[in-house]
Amino acid sequence: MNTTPTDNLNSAQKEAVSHGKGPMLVLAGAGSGKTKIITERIAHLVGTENIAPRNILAVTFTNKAANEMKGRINGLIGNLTRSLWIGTFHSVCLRILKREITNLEGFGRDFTIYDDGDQIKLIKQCMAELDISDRTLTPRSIRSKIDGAKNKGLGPEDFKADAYEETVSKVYDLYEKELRKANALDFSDLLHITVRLFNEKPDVLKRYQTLFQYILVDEYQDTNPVQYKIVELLSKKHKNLFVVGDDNQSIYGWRGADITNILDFEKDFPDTRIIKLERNYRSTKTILEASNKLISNNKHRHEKDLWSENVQGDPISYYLARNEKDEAKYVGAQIQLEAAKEEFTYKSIAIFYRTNTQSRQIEEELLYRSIPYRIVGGIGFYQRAEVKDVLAYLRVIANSQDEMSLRRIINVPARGIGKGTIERLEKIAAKNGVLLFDALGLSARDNTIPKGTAVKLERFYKLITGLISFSENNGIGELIDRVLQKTGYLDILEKEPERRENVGELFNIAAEFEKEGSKEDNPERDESGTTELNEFLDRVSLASDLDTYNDKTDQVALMTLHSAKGLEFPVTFIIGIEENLLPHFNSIREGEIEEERRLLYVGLTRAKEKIYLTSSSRRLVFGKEENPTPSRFLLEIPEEFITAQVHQGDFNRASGSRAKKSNLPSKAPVQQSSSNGKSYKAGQQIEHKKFGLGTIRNVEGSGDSAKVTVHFARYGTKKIIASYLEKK
DNA sequence: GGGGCTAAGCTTTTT
DNA sequence: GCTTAGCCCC
Repeated sequence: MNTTPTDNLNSAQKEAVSHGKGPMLVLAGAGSGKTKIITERIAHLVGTENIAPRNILAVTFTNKAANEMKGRINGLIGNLTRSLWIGTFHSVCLRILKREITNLEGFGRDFTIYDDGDQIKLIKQCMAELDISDRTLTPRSIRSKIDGAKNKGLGPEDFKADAYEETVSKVYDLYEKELRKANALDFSDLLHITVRLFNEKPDVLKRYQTLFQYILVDEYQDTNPVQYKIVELLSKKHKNLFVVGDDNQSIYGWRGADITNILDFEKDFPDTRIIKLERNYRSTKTILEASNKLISNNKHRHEKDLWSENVQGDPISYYLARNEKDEAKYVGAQIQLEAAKEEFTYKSIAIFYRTNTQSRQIEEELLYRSIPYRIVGGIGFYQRAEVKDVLAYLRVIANSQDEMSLRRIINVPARGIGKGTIERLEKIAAKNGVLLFDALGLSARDNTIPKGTAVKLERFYKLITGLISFSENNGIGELIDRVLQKTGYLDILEKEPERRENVGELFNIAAEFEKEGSKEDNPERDESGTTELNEFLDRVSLASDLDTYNDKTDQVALMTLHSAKGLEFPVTFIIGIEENLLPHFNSIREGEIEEERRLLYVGLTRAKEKIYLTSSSRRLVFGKEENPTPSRFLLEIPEEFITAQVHQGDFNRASGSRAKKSNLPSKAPVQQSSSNGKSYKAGQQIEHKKFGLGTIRNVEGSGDSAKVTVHFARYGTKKIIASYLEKK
């Protein structure tokens, strides 16, 4: 424990790790040892400065990062790690709220956490109740308004500028009331209510200010205003705030992240020391130089240039595919080539894309070639209907106020309680001033309910209350078993093996959780007085598919560029480098090109040795054929770092997806034959003095006088005489 | 009340 | 092209 682990650090890293008191901003470029800095610093604080682990708070961006960090720190300081506060903003706030939320009026301790889906459903319900059927106001758009407001600490009363805002305000207001009634918090509430707690209860704030002597924040560039507020409040007493980030990797602006948090850090926190980590240990020189050039097109950033002493490495490969199928084929073929090499295995390879839908074609191809793969993120395990159903039962058992979950399961499996009956139940609840769940118990004595239906309701009510008492004396695994049997859900699963497997997996997760909980005495549960079931549901609510990703099994990893942040792979593919996809259509429209550029930057800098980029000349968007052009970002990567290969062949013929080698920046394809060595074919990359790089769509005639239809990345489609074109 | 069909909307990214 | 929500018929 007393080992000084600074031997393997460079001087800038050492300076950061052993920084004393006061605020510090570490601008850590990609691959510069960011995680290492934080883990070593925590070990340093505990081991050398003798700070008690419980007085250290470390905030990460994902649960996975938190777990990884715990693992690494554990290797340095052993089981002292257990009492550190490490987690995402959401999980740390949850932990605080579990202990303290009862200090706020109207909040109960065993609250349920509503995820995105629950949120949308509740908003819809509120809109229906308020009779809002405006086409321009979708539940989604209202959700983003509400989330945005909570991220900035605004309430319903802050929307009154115009009629539109008035409507948002009404929905927001009712939505909040419904949440309180259900004893539920949404994702944003976890942060928002924590700030409210700190503002309204100074003594509570003071306790945590005193507790957290040292605060460390990873991925600081992606913090939003509430998160900033939390950090600001908590660090006010000791002022030992240590943040690490890279403004070039800020990619969560759409979720309210404010890049000025990192750009203005030294203004916000006086006497800040700044350290730049610019030496990259991950990538080849080629990859770094290409990435540097790309990102230098952004205006809003700290000046920072990564350098490396690694080898120059291979050029980046670019392939222009004929269509998505061809793109996938190319990726599959290259993976087989790479994986055949001695130095690489499947797990050293990753495929990144901008949108989740892009994984489909790739999946098909990998299946066809029997290449093992794993999709990280996307429609996750916890999103599956059967998993949500079982969890909804558990949630109702843990918190019978949770109306959203009750509505979900009241007729699953079908037990004759339909829409009409639920409406009558609502009336009973309103009339008696009780919750929907309690109305179930009153239904037998209510004359608005037909006798037969009342029996069904009574039976369901008894079922749940029976399960509630069962849960008091039994573990979660047993409870899940019991739920499946007593509710008849097992019969649904009988016929669907895939669903059965998923529920089985949930059972395993519960068993694992119980084992973990019993292994160590659990101080947290005692302090907050929560139950094991509640704790399990909390954990599950914050869990994401990304967390379970590990690189132990030999599989190719598929994920979005967003999910790729923080990871590294020897070989990476980034597909769909096209206008309207990367940069994405919506971002172009909203003028958020810089964030899109950072997204590609994140993707490029994940690679250690080899990068493959692809774009396609055809793509199905919403089931319609589009002819995308290569991304403008491609032109920002200097030609010297790229070897391009363009699919050659008839665009209209389905077969024969042969590809010929060519050099995008320099040489003409060898195979071409023409009087002057200049013949053109659809699909080819060319360059025009004024319009820049483009792709040939169509050729009429031959030789220099041919009329060529070209699609340019920046100027759209033009018809041009061949002699004005340069073959690339 | 339940099940099956059609139409509309959808996809940016996630704690 | 795929999924969900709402409608209609049994």
